[in-house]
Amino acid sequence: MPELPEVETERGRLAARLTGRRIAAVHIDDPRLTRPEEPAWIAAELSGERVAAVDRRGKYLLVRFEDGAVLVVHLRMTGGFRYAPASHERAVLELDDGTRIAYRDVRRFGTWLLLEADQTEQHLAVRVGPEPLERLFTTAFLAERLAGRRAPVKAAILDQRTVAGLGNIYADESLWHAGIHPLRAAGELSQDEVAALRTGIRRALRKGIRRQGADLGDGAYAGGRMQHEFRVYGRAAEPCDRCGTPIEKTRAGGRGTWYCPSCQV
DNA sequence: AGTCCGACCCGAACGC
DNA sequence: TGCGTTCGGGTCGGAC
Repeated sequence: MPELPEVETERGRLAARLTGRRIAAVHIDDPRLTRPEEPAWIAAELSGERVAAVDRRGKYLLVRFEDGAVLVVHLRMTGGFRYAPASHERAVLELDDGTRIAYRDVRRFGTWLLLEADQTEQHLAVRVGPEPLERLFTTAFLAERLAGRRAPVKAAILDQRTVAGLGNIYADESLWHAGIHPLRAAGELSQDEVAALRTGIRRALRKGIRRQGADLGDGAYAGGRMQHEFRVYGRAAEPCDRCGTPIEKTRAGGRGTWYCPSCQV
C-alpha cells in the first residue's frame, strides 16, 4: 500500500487541484524526501512553475510542469496528499489560487525526485514494465516475463518490470481471481493460466480503482472502499467467496500471502 | 542472471 | 499499567 488503485485515486484528486495552477511556494520539512538533493533547492526549483498535467506510471506520480521538469513522486508505504491540515506533514505546496496541499508520510519512505522529461523516461524505463490496464500488457509479454523462472509466481508479479503497480494486496487478489496458487513456480504456468493471470490482474485493479482504492484504517487513504471487498487479503480462516473453504495464510517472496487452498491450485 | 535478504521507518499489535 | 518486542510493506543494493 499504496498500489496502483490508491495511486490512481491520489492522481485524480491531485490533478483536479494542480492542473493549470502555478506553484506559489513550497515548504519541505524532511530532508529524506528529496535526498540526496537539498530540500531548499527542490523547493526553489518548483516555485513559480505552472503544472501542465499530473500523470501516473505504475506506482509513480508524475507532476509535469510547463517548462519540461517532472516531479517524480513515489508514495512508498504511507505517503499521500491531503487538502486539509494533517498529522505527519513532511511538505506543503501553496498554489497561486491560495490552495494548500500537504504531503504527509508517517513512515517517511516516500521520495520526491525532480527530473527533466527525458530523464524521467529513462528512470521509469528501467524500473517499470507495462501498464496492466493498457494494450502493451499482453499475455505474450507476461508469458515471456514468467518463462524459466523458478521463483513463486507471486514474487514474479510483484516485480514492477513484469507489470506496473501491483503490491502485496492486489497481487493476492489477482491470483485469487485467476485461480492460481501464489507459490506455484512462475515458469510452470500453462498458457491458459498466464492468460487467466493477466485477466485476474486487470480485474483486481479495475475493481480497486472503481472503489477509489483501499482504506486500511491508518488514515492514509481515506475514502477508499476496496478494503470491504477483498477476496483473500487479510482474511485468514474466513470462507472463500467462491467455494467456502477457509482462506489460508502463508509466505511468498517474504510477504504475508493469503489464498484459497481449494480454488487456487 | 536469477534469487534472497537486510536496510530504511514508525505505529500498531502483541507478550509479559 | 507500562514496558519491550515483533511485524509489515516498496524498493534498492549487496550477497549468494
